[in-house]
Amino acid sequence: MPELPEVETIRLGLTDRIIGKKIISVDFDTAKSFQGKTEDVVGSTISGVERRAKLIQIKLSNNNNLLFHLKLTGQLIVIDHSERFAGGHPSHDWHAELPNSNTRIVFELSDNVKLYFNDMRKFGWCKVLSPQAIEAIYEKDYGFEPLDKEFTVEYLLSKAKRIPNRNIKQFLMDQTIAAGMGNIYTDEALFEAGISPLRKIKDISVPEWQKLIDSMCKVLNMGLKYGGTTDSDYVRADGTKGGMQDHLKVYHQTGKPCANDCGGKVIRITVGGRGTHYCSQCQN
DNA sequence: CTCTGCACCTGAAAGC
DNA sequence: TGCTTTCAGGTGCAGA
Repeated sequence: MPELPEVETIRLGLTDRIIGKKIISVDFDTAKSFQGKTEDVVGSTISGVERRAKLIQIKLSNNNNLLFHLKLTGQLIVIDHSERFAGGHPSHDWHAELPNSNTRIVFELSDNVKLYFNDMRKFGWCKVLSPQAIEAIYEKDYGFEPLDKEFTVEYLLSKAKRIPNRNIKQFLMDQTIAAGMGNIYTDEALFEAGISPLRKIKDISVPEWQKLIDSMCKVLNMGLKYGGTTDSDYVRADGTKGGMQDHLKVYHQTGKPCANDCGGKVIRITVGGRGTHYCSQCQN
């Protein structure tokens, strides 16, 4: 599923295609996928598309919002007559006839445009929420994003203080600390910083914290520039595809020689239940 | 409070 | 080939 750069790529794709459209109808298959009342959104016009961390917020003219979390396999696909934009988990559904067995929600929009929420594993969701409810979620469950100017060494040290024995990988994956980071960009940032995913945060020096911030910004900005990571060979119907997968140095590179030419190899371990890729030679 | 591990779901890919 | 196991871009929560 998408991390910050992939979700931002979706936001950009949706922005040009659905803003100004009116929601004609909403159909969904499970209560888990669509949490809200369809009458709270039908008849309203889409006024904006925003992103924070890995969440997509579609703003409506009646002051309600559709908040999406795509989790691991969520996708948002817009079909405007013959033109199609697909983002999120890469799968054949980017091109498949829709709706299909993975379709959880169909939004019928004005001008014969359709927005599909597909999600194979059903972990993702769409909730109908007020601006205040969304603000409360951000306030409670999300910290700053690495690209925010407030994401400083002081900020990270304040978060680190109470959990000195946590390893850095899980620390950076914590959305209340580094919003928008996920498994790919965390592994890549740790490689860039030359720091082992297993390092306890109490053993990280101030210059290393700064290097971590710089590395996170570097890999996230690369992800944004390349339109995210598109594992496998999936290409969007509009001809574009994410390009970050060609620039990954450790994620899913198990067994390959270290990109730093240090003589080491990329190995895969499990940290906090997540596949973790790093060079045990030059990441310490 | 922190930490660990599993639960939530389904399918693709890798291993035997 | 075909069966079995592992893995998957993410949380959320019970129990220690």
